[in-house]
Amino acid sequence: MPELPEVEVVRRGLERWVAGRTVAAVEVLHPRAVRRHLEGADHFVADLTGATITAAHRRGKYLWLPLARDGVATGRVLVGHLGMSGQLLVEKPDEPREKHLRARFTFTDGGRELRFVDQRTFGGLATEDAGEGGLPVRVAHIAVDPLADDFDADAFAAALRRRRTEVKRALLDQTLIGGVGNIYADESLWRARLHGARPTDKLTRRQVDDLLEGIRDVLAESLAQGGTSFDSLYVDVNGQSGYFSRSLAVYGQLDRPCPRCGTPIRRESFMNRSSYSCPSCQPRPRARRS
DNA sequence: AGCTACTCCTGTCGGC
DNA sequence: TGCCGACAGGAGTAGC
Repeated sequence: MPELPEVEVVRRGLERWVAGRTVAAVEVLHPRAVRRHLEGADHFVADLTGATITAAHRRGKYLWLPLARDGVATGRVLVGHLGMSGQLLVEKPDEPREKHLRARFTFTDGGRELRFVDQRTFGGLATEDAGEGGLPVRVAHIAVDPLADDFDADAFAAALRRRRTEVKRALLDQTLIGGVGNIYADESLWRARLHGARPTDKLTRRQVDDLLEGIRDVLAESLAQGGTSFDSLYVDVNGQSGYFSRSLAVYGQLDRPCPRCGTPIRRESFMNRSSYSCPSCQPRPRARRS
């Protein structure tokens, strides 16, 4: 559920509240939380106990925290993905346990603990070797996200137009562009006045540039407001919600007027989820001839 | 190889 | 009330 801005908000919280601290103990309360750690929960716990978290990184919707022992990097990293409903919370040890608490980390300084809470258990944690340039292997397939310094707009435009699929599918493909999910895909398509079913190989370079500008703007604006949250599921490490939901033009705005032209926003089913768009600004493409 | 559909979960909401 | 289906911000994977 959380997309790039929401995950970046969490990363900043981890950097501020967790980096530099040494893990005293780890408790895994639900096996699914570490299901992608193939060596098992005990190995996961042993890998982290006594390790110092040195930083907090993000690519797309993945987070990873490098580990050190005795001041020396171990070459291992803690990788996390929030999935649809995951939260990483920094809380006082005496706070009551959340209903969906899946793992908790205490620290040698006796201060606030780190909790992984995840209602739907689509998210997860694992440790692994830091790969090339410190990038974990399980994150390596994720494309550089559009807010990163090394994002290559020309390469993105070329790769997008090489695809033979619909533009919204492409935006949700994390190997093509990192960090965009259902909300920000719809919002950026609206900004670029494109219907999500437009074929990628028919987009002009100008349209791709408009789309990219829409993506960058909407992600940056959302991040500046602390991300989007409709309810208490999407929060920073202190449990606080962002405010960008007030600024959404189309997502979740069925029958409300398009902020640009006033036409009521429509909802369509797409890839088994909802897509919102303006029928006037974003006309559906004619069926592709095969 | 590239693309699509399915699947993993829990909770909430609206209709009957 | 309660039961049932639809839906929720993701992504790995099997299969075509």
